[in-house]
Formats: sequence, structure tokens, C-alpha cells
Amino acid sequence: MPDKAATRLTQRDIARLAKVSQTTVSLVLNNRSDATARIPAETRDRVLKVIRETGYQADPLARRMLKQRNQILGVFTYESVFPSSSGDFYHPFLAGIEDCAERLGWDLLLFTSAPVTSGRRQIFHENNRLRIADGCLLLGRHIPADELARLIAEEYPFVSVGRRDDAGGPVPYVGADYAAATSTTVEKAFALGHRRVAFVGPGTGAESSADRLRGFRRAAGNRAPHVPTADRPPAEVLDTLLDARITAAFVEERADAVALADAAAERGVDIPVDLSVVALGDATRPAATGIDFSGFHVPRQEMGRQATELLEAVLSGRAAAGTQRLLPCELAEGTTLIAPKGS
Amino acid sequence: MPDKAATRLTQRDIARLAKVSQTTVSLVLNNRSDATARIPAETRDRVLKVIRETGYQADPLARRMLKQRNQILGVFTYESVFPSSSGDFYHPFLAGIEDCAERLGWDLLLFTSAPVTSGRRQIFHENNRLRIADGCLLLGRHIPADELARLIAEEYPFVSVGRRDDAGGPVPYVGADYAAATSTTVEKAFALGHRRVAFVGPGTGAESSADRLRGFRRAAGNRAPHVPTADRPPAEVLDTLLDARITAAFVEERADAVALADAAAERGVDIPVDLSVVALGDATRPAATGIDFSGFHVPRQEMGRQATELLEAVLSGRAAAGTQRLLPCELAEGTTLIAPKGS
DNA sequence: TGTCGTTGCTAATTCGCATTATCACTGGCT
DNA sequence: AGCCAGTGATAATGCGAATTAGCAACGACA
Repeated sequence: MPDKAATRLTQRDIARLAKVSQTTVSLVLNNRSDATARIPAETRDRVLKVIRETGYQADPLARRMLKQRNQILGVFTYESVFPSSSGDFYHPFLAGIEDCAERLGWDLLLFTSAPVTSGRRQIFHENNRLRIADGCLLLGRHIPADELARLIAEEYPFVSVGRRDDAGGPVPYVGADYAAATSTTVEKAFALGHRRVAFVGPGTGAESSADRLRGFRRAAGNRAPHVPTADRPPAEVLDTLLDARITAAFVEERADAVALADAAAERGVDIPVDLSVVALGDATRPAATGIDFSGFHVPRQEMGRQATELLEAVLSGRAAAGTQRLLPCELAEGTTLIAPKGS
Repeated sequence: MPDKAATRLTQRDIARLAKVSQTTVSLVLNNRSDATARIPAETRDRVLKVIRETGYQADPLARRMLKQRNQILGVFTYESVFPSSSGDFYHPFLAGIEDCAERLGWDLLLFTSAPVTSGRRQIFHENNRLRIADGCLLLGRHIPADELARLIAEEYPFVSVGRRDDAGGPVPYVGADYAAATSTTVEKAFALGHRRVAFVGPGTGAESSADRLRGFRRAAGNRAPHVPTADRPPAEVLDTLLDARITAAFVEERADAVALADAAAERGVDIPVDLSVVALGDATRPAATGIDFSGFHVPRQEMGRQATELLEAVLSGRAAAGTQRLLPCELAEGTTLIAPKGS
């Protein structure tokens, strides 16, 4: 039975009980047998006996104090970490991060104390606690350039999950190669006979949006149409596509693809016979559907894992602070991309 | 790469930059204006300016060493926090915790560094870092009594999410009243005319299991049958129920209810016409279904929220350490409980 | 007899921060 | 001049463990 630890047992207590010095206790505990520390078996056993009898455990905090790292990995998300509204978008990233942190023996600190102003968090505010952690991972669709610039300027060790444009220096990240994956799906559509294709979605704002549009343009040509979705009802978007005699729509956001499919079903438009629909990634908003969309998936778990690894490498000096890494997306065959009618 | 020795900023650094002593920095930070420490506004501002510019944050470990508050809330889960296999069971709890932590201005520390041995984590291991946090929330279906006993013995401030049996003292918790909710659904079934009812599931092991079985027995009588599921194929369970001419099955685990329904569909057994199925809570394992089960839901988000609140109250001395709280479950009408045939 | 090497241990220091005790200086008063 | 009170800061200390430097005792050897 461990005693009612009113005051925590320290090495000094053990030392007193075993009639040795605190140093000796520490040496015995760490099993040091260098030339500088020779403890005869007799003394060792005496110390170990007291430790066993008292149930002494070294204070991990004091222990970490001397090493200069807290083994705390910060995780900053621009929205709530556990949202009910974003379709568990963060979940796979976090699963990867947790998995890696566990292997490295790190704890995860979620910066929930950061105040949410107008629906979004901010890294820098009057009482930013970033530096509690040894380093930090950044999650979020869009991260303001000025915050990134400040992180770089302050030389705070961080890695972004998701590609970010440089901001006063290269931003370290582990991202997904949306451009390449989008290009590939477009090429696939062309191989099937599609000629009239369109990009559906913002295509701007976040890097991930811009990357997809860029990949689309690279494969489909610079004049291929871009249909924005902002605040437009899916039916209207569908009309635009049909009016332009588009045969394959490349939809940036899976939730928009679902909405488009729903609108099509309502209108009696057959997907994919009348219109192929390609989903360029995973849902960042909740979207229920039974449709197995063609397109690609974002390697979210792997991104989380590799970002964590990269941060660890940066912290231990094994990697440059500005390292950037793009992972390939996982292509999904799906059922919504077929050859266009009459080909 | 010239890696700029990413060493942590200390009060000494701030002191040097502001041309004061480390003591002064500490005094400014802790806003001490005792008679013993009078810092004129001018000096204060100079120090604060440097702190703001550098984003300095006190080392949480060093802070804790001197028995201060960290505004860090520990979260210990007995399985992975972000599992792919447990059907996001933790997610709503964490959403509630995050929500509350955000309001309190606390950060969340997930103890992912705890080593996983044979699929489960352990609180107490050679390098336990519990004390980094001010207090801790405990999540998990089953928590070993010895670990709870030790937490209590060491007087570590914690609150369990989910009811736990006393372990060397009352275990502080915010749980769900499974017993009452189960009783209510059983009574509802009896009111509909059911007489042959059975409890399906372990009914033992975790407190939550035992509570449900207890609630079931309280309403259905002590001799009402209990059909275990451990390692038995759903079809076999279904057979057992049908052989015993059961008209309503109260299934502890929603995933088991789904499996049972699938087995029934395959067999041509109509649910709920031939057999009513009541789900006693939410899925702890992933289970895809379109069925809207009758039964109840666990107020997971509210549990997380209230557990956080309770821990905060304990830490600030406004609540007794052993406080226990049970929340009512949310009854779900659903479509799988109807009057039995021929009544 | 002095020097060296070995053995067995400990005093002192360090980490980052909070706290306590102390110090230097100024101005007013006797 | 001498004393005290008030002001503005700092040196010193401690938390618990790890690490470094070093000391005392004892033989062996020249």
C-alpha cells in the first residue's frame, strides 16, 4: 500500500532513510555505472530496498526540467477541434498526429484557450500560450499570412498541416498534392472522351483551393470554365453547367458535389450519364450521401503523422526549419465518372 | 542549415532585453503589487512590451514545480483519443470538454504519451506526466480500480466522465443514469404489452454495463433473461431470443443492435414486427445503419461539459473532491419498439 | 616517504520560476 | 550630521532530480 502521500516523497527522503546522499539515490535510480559513479552492490541494494518499501516515484516534472524539452506538442486549430459542424474533418489528421505523438512519447496540447472571434481562432492575442508547447502543428483550411509571418519571424518551431504559401520566408508544411491529383483526374476524364469540363468551387482563397484550380487548368487548359459556388443554390450551379453543355464537373468540395448530385436527382438529370461529377478531396462540411464519388481522397492521417514527425525532426535539429513536403492523394475510382454520352 | 538553437525563451532572456532582473520579470508577470514589490508603471510597461514582442510564456513545468496553476486541463483516455475503430465514441465528450475549456480559458492536454500496453493505456507508469496539468478528466469504458484508488490516495484532482464504483474512497464523476433510462424503456415496452423481454449484452465488467442490467432487472424482474454476446455470432444470439419467444430485446451496445438487425433481415425476421429491439445508448464501436433505433442516447456532450465544470469547481475549492453527478439520458422514440404481435 | 591510481561516495551546481530577504538611494525631519 | 521612512529594484533561496567536480581513504609502487 502506498502511504497517504501528504507530502510527496523525494530523493532526499530516500537518501535519509538509506543513509546515503541524494546523489547516490539518483545514481542508483538511473543505474549509472560509469567510472564517475561506482556504487557497490551492498549500497545499491540498501537504496533499492528503501525505494521499494516506500513506493517512491521520481517526479517527472523535475526530471524534464533538466532536459530542455517538455515533450509537449501543441496543436492549433483555426476552428473548434471537435466540431459538430465540419464533418469531422480534423479527425483523421488528429488520429495521425496522436499515433505519432504516442510513438514519440509526447503529449498533445490543444490550444482551446485561444479566444474564438467571429467563428475563428487567432494564434496571436494578448495572452497567447503557444510557447507552453515545445512546438506546434497548425490545422485549418485557411491561415492568415500575417500570423504565419509572425511565427516565422519569432522562430517558433511549427509545421503546418496543409500547404501554405510563403509568408516572410518558407512555411514548413506537410501538404497534399491537390494540383497533381486534380490534373490526374482531369486527364482521366479526357481519356474517357470528355472535352467540355468545368471547375466548380471557389478556386481561390485557401491554398488548397488555388492548388486544385491550378491543377485543373494545367490539364484542361487555361480557358476551361470555372463555376463559383459561393452563396449560389446548387440548382443554379447545375443550370450553369448544363447550359454550357459541360460533360464533367470537377467539384472542389465534396459537400458541394453531394448538393449538386441531389439537385440533379431532383431535376431528373442522371449522374453520371448526363453529367460526370468528380470530387476533388474530402468533405470539410458534413454531407450525407450514398454515392461513391470518383475523384480522390486526401491522405489526412498520413499528413498528420508526417507533420508530427517533421516537427520532431525540426525540434531535435535533424531537419531544416523550412522543410516543405507534399504527399500524393489517393485516387478513387468511384462511380460518377464515365465516358460522356455519344462517345 | 544553420539551425538557430531553438532554445526556449526564459525570464532571464526577457530580463536581459528589458534591462531588469529576472525577479522583476516574475513580479510583473504575476502582477504583484504588494508592499514588498513596487514596480513603477514605466518599468512594468517596458517588461510587458518585451513579453508581448517575444510571445514569452512561462514554462509550465517550472511553474507546476512551485505548485501554481497552469490553466492546463489534462485529458486521459484509456484508448486512443482519435480512434478509427471506436466510432468516434469520444468525440461528443471532447466537444463538450473543449467547449467548456474554451469558456474557462484553459488548454487541453491529451496524455498521448502514456504507453499503450496490450491495447490500453495506463495512467501510472514510470514516466507519468499527470502533474503537468492542474487536474485531469478520465475517459474510458472501463478504468481499473487500482488506478482510481491511487489517484484518490495521491489526492490528485480529477473527475471521471462516466460513473465509477468507489475505489478506496468515492470517485468523483459525471455519469449518465443508464439504470433509470433502461428502466424507463423497459416500462415503456411493458406498457405496450411486452412480457417476454431479454437483456442482450455483457451486463457486467464496466459500471455502465452493470448499470444497464440493473435498470433492466429493476423494471423487468430479477428473473428476466440475460443473453450475453461475447464472441457469439449475431445469428446465434437471434436464435436464442427467438427460441425463448422473446418479443423485445434490450441491447446494451448499439453496434450489437445493428448486427442483430442485420442478422434478422438476412433470416427474414421482421424488426420490429417479429421482435422489438431497443438500443441502450450509443455505439462504442462503429456501426453503420439506416435504422432509427428506439431506446436512448447518452448525453455525451453535456457529460463532458459538466465534468469540466466540476473539475474547475474542485480546483478552485468550490466543490468537494468526491462529488458524484448523474445526468439523465435522452430517450429516443425510434421505430424499433412497437407492441408485440397478437396484443 | 611521497606519489599515483582506485574505490566509494558526496557537495555543489543546474534547470526556470516564485518568493523572501536585502540593499541602495532619496528626501524630510530633528 | 544623523536617523528614519519610503521607493525601486536585486541577490539569494528553494522546488526535485540529474550531473559535474571533487574529496577522503586505502593500497601499490618507486
